[in-house]
Amino acid sequence: MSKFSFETIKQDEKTGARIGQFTTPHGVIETPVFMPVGTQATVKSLSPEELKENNSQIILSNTYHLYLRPGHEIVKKAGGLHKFMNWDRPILTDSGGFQVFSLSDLRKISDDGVEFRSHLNGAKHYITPEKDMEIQEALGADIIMAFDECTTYGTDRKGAERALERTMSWLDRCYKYHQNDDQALFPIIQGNFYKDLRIEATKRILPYVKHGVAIGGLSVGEPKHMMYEMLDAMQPYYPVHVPRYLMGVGSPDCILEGVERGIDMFDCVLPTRIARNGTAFTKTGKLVVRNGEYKEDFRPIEEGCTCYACQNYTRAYIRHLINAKEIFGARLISIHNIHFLTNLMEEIKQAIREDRFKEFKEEYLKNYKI
RNA sequence: GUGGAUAUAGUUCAGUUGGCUAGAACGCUAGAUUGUGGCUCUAGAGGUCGUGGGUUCAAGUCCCACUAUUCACC
Repeated sequence: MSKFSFETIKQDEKTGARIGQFTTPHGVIETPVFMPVGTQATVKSLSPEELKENNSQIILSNTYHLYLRPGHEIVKKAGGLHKFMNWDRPILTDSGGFQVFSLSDLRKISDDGVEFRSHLNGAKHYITPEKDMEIQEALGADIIMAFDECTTYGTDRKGAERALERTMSWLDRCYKYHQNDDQALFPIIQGNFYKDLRIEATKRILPYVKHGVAIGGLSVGEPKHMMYEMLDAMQPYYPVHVPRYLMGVGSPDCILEGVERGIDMFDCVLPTRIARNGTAFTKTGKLVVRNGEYKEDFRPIEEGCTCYACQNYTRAYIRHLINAKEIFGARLISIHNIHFLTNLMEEIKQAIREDRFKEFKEEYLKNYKI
C-alpha cells in the first residue's frame, strides 16, 4: 500500500484546471497549491507557525544548499528535515539541478555527473544522480526531485537535445537507485523551448512516473508567452493520475495560466524575495511599499486582506521598516505575500468547484496590472 | 577680543603645479526580482563650488574683504 496517492476531486469542463488531493506521509495536500521556498531549511524570515497561519500546506527546500551546509548527514542525525526545522507538514526538496545551471560559472558537467565549487568556500564537489538520491534520502523530504540538467533560454537545438538526453539518462539512474517508499520521486520534463522536444520528453518520462511529474527549465528569463506555448504543447501528454508540478513559478498571472493548463503545484521565491526588497502583491498588481508615495499612507498594504500584516500594520510603518532595513519589515511583507498567494489558490479552487474558473481568471487578470 | 582652521550635491567628503559639460559614498526618487549565491541589482534627479571683488587667455583651485562655522588662547 503506497503512502502516496492522488485523486482528482473536480475537473474543470472548459480548461485543464482541476482540484486534487495529494496524499503524502505528512498529510494531504489540496491542489492546486503554492509552495513557499525555504532554501536553507527555513522560509526566509518566517517561522513554521506563521506559515501555517498563512495556510501553507507544503514547503520546498534545497538539496544543494543543505548538502553544503549544514551537510545532509547532520540533517539525518537530527532526525530528518521535518524534525530539524520543526515542520510537520509535507516537504519537497529540489535536487540541485537548477543550481548546477544557475551557478554555471563554477561547474563542469559530464554524462556521469557534475563537478562544481561551493559558493561558500570554493571547495570542489562532485554530484552524480546516485549521490543526489542519497543526499535527498538523508534529508528525508516527502517529495524529492530527479537530478536534471536545466538549460538556459537561448540554448541551441543541439545543446537542448544533449541536455535532454543527459536528463533522461540521469532520471533512469535516479529511478534505479531510489528505493525508499516514504519518498515520492518526481521526474523532470526538460526540452528547453522546442515544442517537439518538450512533447518527446513528456512521453519519455512516463515509465518513470509513480507519484508525480515536474516541468522544469521554464521561467528562466523567456517571454511569458513562450512558457505558455510550451505548457500548451505538453498538456495533452501529461499522465492524468498524478500531480503536475511547474517548477519556479510564480507570479499570480503565471499561476493562473498554469492552472488553466493543468498544473497542480507551484513554487517560487518571488513572494519572499520581493518582500525583502519592499514589494508586495496586491489584486491590482505589485505595490512597491518602499516608494515615497506611501510615506504618509496609513492604510494596510491591501484593504480587506485578512493577513497578520494587513490586520495590524500600515504602509507608512512598513515602508519605514524597509527603509530602515529592519527585519520586521521583510517579515511583514513576506507574511502578506505568502498569504496573498495561498489565498489566490483558495479562490482558484473555489472557482473550479463552481465551474467558473475561466471567468474568474479573466476577471482577475483584468484587474491585475503586470 | 586675539590668533588659526574650514566653507564644493540632502549628508560626509575628493578635486593634483590654476586647464574640457565639478566627482564619490551614503541618502533621495523610480524600476527590476520566477526549482533564492540577493540587507541585491539597474537607472535617475540633485551643485550659479559661502558672498562680493581682484589677478589671469582660463579660478572650486591664487589674492583681498565680508559672512558663517569651528578650535585654541585671553
